[in-house]
Amino acid sequence: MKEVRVRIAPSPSGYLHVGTARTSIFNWLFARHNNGKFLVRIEDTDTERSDYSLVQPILDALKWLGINWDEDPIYQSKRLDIYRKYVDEMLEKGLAYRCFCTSEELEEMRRIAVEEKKLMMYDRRWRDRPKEDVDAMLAQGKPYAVRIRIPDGETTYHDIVLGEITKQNFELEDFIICRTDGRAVYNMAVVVDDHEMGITHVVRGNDHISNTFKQIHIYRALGWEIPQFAHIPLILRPDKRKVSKRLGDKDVAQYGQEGILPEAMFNFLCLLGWSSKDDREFYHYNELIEAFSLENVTKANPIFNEEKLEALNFEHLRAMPEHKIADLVAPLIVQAGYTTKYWLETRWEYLIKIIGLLKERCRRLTDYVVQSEYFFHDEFKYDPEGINKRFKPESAEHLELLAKKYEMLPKFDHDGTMNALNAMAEELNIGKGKLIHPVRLAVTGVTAGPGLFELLEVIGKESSIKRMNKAAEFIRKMKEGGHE
RNA sequence: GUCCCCAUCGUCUAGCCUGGUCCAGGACACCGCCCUUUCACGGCGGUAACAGGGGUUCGAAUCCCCUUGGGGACGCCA
Repeated sequence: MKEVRVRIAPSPSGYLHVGTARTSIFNWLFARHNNGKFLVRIEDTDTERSDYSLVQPILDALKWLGINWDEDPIYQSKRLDIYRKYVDEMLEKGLAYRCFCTSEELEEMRRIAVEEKKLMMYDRRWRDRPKEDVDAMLAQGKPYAVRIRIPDGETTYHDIVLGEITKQNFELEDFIICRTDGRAVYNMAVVVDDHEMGITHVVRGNDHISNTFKQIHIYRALGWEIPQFAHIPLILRPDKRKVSKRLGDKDVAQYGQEGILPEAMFNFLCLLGWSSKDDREFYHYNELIEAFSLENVTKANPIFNEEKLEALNFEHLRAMPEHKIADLVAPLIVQAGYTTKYWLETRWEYLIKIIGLLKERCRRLTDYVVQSEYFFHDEFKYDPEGINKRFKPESAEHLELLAKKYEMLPKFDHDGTMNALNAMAEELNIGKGKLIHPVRLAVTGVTAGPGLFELLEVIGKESSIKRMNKAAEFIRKMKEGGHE
């Protein structure tokens, strides 16, 4: 069997949005599953809109997702001569013809079409002109575009995901394959490249179905083998419009900035329009390569739901060893200004412990940052609501008393701190919650977080006691302030 | 408007091809309860869908037709 070769063809007119990312994922998975090749082609024939500074970010986003390619990316702008060669071939063989219509003429046709509420369709006015007319225009040096000669009849192809699709040829106009300035147009370039690159399967969004028929006509004209097509459903935004750069949809890499793991993004995007048919949803890369097939691609357009992405991210995060999370979180901690890189590197075990404590409550990498500040320094503010709820007048005394008991503790660990606190609650004949909550607020500044005693153990004796006394002082001042 | 595609819980989906095992299964979200010093995790339970109408058939989520709804394409853009 022929080696599978697929490609992704982004145009450098923006970043990589989730739609293109998902198309890349399906192509890549299909290639890897079949031990084939995955290629990248930059579609930059539109010189006005192409911006080369945007190529690298697109490639970087693919890499971030975990997608690699097997041959150097191909740039269409460097292949213009090749396209022209085939345009000429079609011209010579009479499969295409020169159209000398001016833009004004076309404008007029369009105007009339709109007026008559009809589809604008080129009227083929140059399709069968006598050779003398054409030669005369040529002799005058008149500019022309090249149009394909669409035959009569209908065209049917078998789509791997959609099945048989048929279109009447008369629904298609004799579309332009080469511009007045001699540059081939998108559909022409795509066919030539896919043919020359040996592409066996074209996997792309279903917004390309109409292009497929145009491209099939070019394949047939040139007598080339037609690849298999698979049109995958389009990812829709929550408002049901297709995702696009114009509508300001996020760059995939942006999700990385927001604490999403690439493997979670990959996993999630893969589930948008594909299912393994069992109830499984959580996959690592290799498992996806193993399980993926185009036959299981769904037909209906799915809506992108960030909540589910986050849930899946949580699962991936929890499946990840703590030292790996630490590698990813450390730079974010430094970036947040909590501490320095050096400080962290010399206290790596401490970081690992923090991650262990926070693991069950961080859905994104960024959650580790917002939830961990108090592990790195004492200068935090107390949550205002927490103050109201947990810092009672008597709490100052309690905190000081407990701090003293903690001072005496031979072993400042989970059990030690817990037993001391429980004992004190019993002595004072109060519920232990009356102590636990203020201590938590004193030590962390917030009311929610890991269990208090493992928290104390990790933060350590010195710092914990210091924070408790500081909070006691704070409460006293607050009380005085209240009396004035 | 024309053409093409699609149609199961709010969302992602399984089931549809090869009708009965489906008063439709899973996941996210939501709501309860349990666990618990908080927040989470976890456990248990719950609300929630075959778009509508016609056929075909003993029997239809599954097959056919129509309607409706949604999406996409209609460029000398890609």
